[in-house]
Amino acid sequence: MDQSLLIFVTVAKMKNFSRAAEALHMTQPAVSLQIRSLENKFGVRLLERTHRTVRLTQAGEMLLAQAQDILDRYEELAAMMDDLQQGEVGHLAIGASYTFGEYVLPRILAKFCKAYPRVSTAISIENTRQVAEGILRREHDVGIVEGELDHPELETFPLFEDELMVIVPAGHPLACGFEADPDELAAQRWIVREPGSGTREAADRMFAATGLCPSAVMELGSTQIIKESVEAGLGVSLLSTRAVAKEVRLGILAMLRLRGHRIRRTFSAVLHRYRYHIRAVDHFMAVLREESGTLQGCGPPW
Amino acid sequence: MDQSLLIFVTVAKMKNFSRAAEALHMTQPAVSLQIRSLENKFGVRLLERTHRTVRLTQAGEMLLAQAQDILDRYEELAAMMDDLQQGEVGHLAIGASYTFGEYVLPRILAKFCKAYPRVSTAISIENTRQVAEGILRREHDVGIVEGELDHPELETFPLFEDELMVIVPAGHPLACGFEADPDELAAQRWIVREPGSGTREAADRMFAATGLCPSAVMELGSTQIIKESVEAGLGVSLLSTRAVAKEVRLGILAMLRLRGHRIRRTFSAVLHRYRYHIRAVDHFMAVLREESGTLQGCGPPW
DNA sequence: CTTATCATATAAGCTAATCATATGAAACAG
DNA sequence: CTGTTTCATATGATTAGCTTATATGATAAG
Repeated sequence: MDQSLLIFVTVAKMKNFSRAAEALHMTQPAVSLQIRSLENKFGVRLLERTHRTVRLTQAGEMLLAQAQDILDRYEELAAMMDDLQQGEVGHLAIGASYTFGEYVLPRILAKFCKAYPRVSTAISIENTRQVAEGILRREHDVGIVEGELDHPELETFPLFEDELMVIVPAGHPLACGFEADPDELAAQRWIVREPGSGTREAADRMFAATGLCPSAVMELGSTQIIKESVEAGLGVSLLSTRAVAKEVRLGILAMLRLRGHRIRRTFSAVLHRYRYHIRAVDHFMAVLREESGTLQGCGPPW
Repeated sequence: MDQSLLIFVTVAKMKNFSRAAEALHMTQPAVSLQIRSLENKFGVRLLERTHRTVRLTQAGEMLLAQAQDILDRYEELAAMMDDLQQGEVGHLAIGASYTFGEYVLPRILAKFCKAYPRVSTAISIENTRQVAEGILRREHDVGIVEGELDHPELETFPLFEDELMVIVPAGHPLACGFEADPDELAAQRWIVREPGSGTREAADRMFAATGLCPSAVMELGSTQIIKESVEAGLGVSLLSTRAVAKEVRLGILAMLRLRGHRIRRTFSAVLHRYRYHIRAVDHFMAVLREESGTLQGCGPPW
């Protein structure tokens, strides 16, 4: 901050060097020197020191207006930086995987936005791989993905577990039970997500683990489309229980475990390991962790 | 000026500490220190120093915008002060006596305004006494009065001489000659200005000097009204030759010398002796003096 | 006319901020 | 592995800015 302007403005307001000095917690000669150095710098008289009062010259009047303005902007700047330092303000670019972004994030985000209304947010819903790339490219401040990422520049923070189950339409022959045998499932038409998706990866792992080799596979790029398609009887799928909670409650879809298997994965927050992040990121992470606790036990309704 | 902001902005633009230092004619460590002190002051990282390039953090972006703005305002301020220092800009409150203000000042002012278009002016037309008071009260920067003022806080600069002559209407018996005898004038109805006016003072001095004691005297508060009144045959008056030049050329009024007398007075510029005055005042005084030379010889047309 | 009082200016010495020089450390490129 | 680039750190020097002490100047009071 430019001290001399503040000193000048104070003197101009108080019309008295000594009292201005007092207000500024300095001595009167220091004020005199500062004023004079300003006058010398601009080559203009700023104050007319007549006996017992100080009067502004025309130059002084002009300087006062401008100096006030500049000092106000310093105030503003300091407030801005302080807010930012406290994480009360800023912009958070969040990259989230489909399942988390569409079915979990909204409620977490609502909490965060309520607590930090002056932090603006931008959500990108992408698959796991894209989120990781976005963070490495510094397009996102935080990411949330399924599973852990193994990259030296990325740091992952496991949040909570998610279970995936086989989804079938309400009237389906398998819909009556809680579990299904692999060979029962092999005969189904399968619907899966695109490669790069965490949900797809989970499906692939399940197929590999059980030796399942479904005859018919359809690939769709969004969880919502898959749900609608399963409802419409186009096939069965493996989805996060969180993604189909509503449909199950409504009796539109049913979910089954694969006998002898529990297909689980962990949602993790991801940060760039070396990049400086603003304080608001810490606050967001705190809200994430806090909400993870309440979501921990969320599983199938039985 | 706040050096650290300038340094930050330079680094932010160049994205390189060393080159910024070069541009600012300082060494690289000095730049590093300044940036760090800014970061400490705000408690926020401003620049991410990755190898071979410098990237702005969010705080840095915000600071950059605000700092740019503040620096621009400093520029503006410096330019303003410089203009003022050079007398190119400012405001000039001019107090002028009636005769000078109405009949001489306009052309001088035109010259001045052409030379210094960014200096604004305010003209107060008052009588000599009021001009002096206005300057003492610091309401005027410059005054122009008739005669010299004797006040310790006022400094007068004689400009040029002015002659006053007796004004009669065109058809008047005295209008045929160039001179008039005091006793011829004593019989006339006289019109004079109000007390406090330099023109009135000149008339009073003439009456005293010649022993003239006019029987009928009318007092009017403006030269223009007096001219119109003389034209209308209401009486005769004593006015500056400059105030009636047009009317004489048109043959509407005639002017006469009082035999054996030349009634002269000097127009003077007046400044407050102790008050600081802006540079534009000097320029105005220069124009005044310059124009005074060309006006010096202006007298009656014979 | 002298003295007291108030307000700013000046002088001298000290402190602390700021700078430059020299050097170190990290990250690449060849 | 070595040279180069670039920022960080350490240290001594410079200087700007502050304080204390005192002067000056203008008015008010005795």
